[in-house]
Amino acid sequence: MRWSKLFIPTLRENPAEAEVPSHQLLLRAGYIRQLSAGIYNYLLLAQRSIHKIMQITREEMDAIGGQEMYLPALNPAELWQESGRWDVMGDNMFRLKDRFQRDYCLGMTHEEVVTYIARGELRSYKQLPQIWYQIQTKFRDEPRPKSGLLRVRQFIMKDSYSFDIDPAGLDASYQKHFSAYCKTFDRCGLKYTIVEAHSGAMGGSQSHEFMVASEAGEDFIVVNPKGGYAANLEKAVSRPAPPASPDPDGDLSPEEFHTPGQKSIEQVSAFDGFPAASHLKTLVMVADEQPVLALLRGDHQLSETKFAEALGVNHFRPAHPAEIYGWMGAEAGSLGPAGVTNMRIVADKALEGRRNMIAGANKEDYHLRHVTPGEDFQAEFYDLRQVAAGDTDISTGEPLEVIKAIEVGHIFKLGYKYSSAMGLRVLDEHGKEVTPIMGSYGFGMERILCAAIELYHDADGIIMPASIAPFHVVLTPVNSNDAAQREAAEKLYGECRRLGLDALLDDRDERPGVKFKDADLIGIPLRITVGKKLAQGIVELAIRKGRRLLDVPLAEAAAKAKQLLA
RNA sequence: CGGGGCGUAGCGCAGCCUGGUAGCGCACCUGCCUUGGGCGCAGGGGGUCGGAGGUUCAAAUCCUCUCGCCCCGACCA
Repeated sequence: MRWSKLFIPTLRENPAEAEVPSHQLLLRAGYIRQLSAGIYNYLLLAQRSIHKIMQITREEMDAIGGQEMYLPALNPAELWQESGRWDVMGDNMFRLKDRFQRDYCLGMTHEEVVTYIARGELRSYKQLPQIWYQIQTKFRDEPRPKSGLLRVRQFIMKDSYSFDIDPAGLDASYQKHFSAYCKTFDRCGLKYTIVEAHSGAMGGSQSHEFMVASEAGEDFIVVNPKGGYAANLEKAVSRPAPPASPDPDGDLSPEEFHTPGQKSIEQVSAFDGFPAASHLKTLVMVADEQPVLALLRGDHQLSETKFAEALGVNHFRPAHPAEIYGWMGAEAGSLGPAGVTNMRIVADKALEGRRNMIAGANKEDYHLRHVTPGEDFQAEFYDLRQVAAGDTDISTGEPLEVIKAIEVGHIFKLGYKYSSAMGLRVLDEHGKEVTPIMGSYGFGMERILCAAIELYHDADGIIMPASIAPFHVVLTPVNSNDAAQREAAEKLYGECRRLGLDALLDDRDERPGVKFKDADLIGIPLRITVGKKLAQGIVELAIRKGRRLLDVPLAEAAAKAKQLLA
């Protein structure tokens, strides 16, 4: 394509609203423009990159027997009421009414739709397994769209669904997706970590996320850098670092001491001279309308996911100050478990075996020393603690790291949630009716694009992996008034295209600096500069990644470019 | 939904506190010039100051309401 005819609105300056690198660069490089919060126009460059990601996706999905479909974004409410998600999804789902006041929604995913199709048509185990996929626009009314294309309200997702006759079949479908995802992300040039994940509101058992380490990410993952363990922070387990100082020995009884104005663990710890780990953190939660006391070591954080899982509840919240006072007789800051009998008490396992700790006295401005779990209060012990840097691997004892990451893909075993709720049955080989088991696997096109940019950029712009770059190579005549340079660039352009490269001819009447800056900014992997060395039959091949320069004979330049891109 | 910030030319911003001519840089248009890293000179076009209401002789500026966007948190397949 000829640059002079294209709409590539690059910006010299960073738009003020953009914070993360991928957002700044997508705007500056003219890939996207915003329409509304979390809603973007994908201009030529973004569209071309996304098409390439889609193509790779199709190839890898087709390779595992996936069948591409196109399903409606506009869904009738009944479908979602059947699965129960009409209510579960709450405000995250875009809802609308048609002219007859019937309820509809814009699909967030398509479990309901594929299950609807399946139950109407699948009759026999002989038709299984099936893997159906779609690459389509999905809608989520995010409470806070942010970070450019990373968290948006409308996005393009590849979603696939598997139907198998039994769990062994699901294992196979899951494994196929696992490897197809690896191939897809590899081909898109991403560096990623696969972590065990929490399956969340989707239900189901096994689940993995594909995470790209990035400061722009919104998830935290726990990894053993030596390899092996990797998990989403929500689900990660670890051996906690030992308490900073040993517990006092002896069978001591709780003893009040005055702590005027000392509320937080940090304050109390500074006041009494014992490290945070020698204190008990006492949180009052309300889980399914019931008060629950959650206890942690002073330097630990509550994992909300683990807490909900341990209690088997869906909804919980911190108690309001008035509730706390009513139940505990004291305000947050002076709370402790000793003497509490009017609510369930759950304690993190790191507290098992500890002795003579410091806790609030449930009396303003007083704490208790020598509080011992199991003696001075009874509790149910669960893993409730969020893993922290400094903890160690449960199996190897090696130190773990907590890393911020972008979730680019998620696969999970759904189980029977939808097939069962929506009445999908087939006959097995004995003529008996059975419910197929399902899997669900998704990733977002935009997330891959963003993750690539987050991973690969420098002060000059994007360094796009060749496989998903909007163009492979740009032909840049240095002096647009020089007919020989123009002609040579034109000739190279034709040759590159004949070799199957996505070539861009920078035929704009611009100064060389402008052309170079733009090419760098939008991240074209290769640039062939036709300049003064043309007199010697030489052109220059500039490799965006690593900024290498090669002088090559004009006649060989296109072939060399193709070779470099392979 | 809680907290914070910002809406002035296409982009980045100043002006607002202390009311009185709407400004700067980049971009854009014309001409000349220049051609290996956002070149130079000259001329030029472009603004409901987010919107509504109010105070005032007079509002970008003060007051009230409202809409939008961004950031932090909550939330999140």
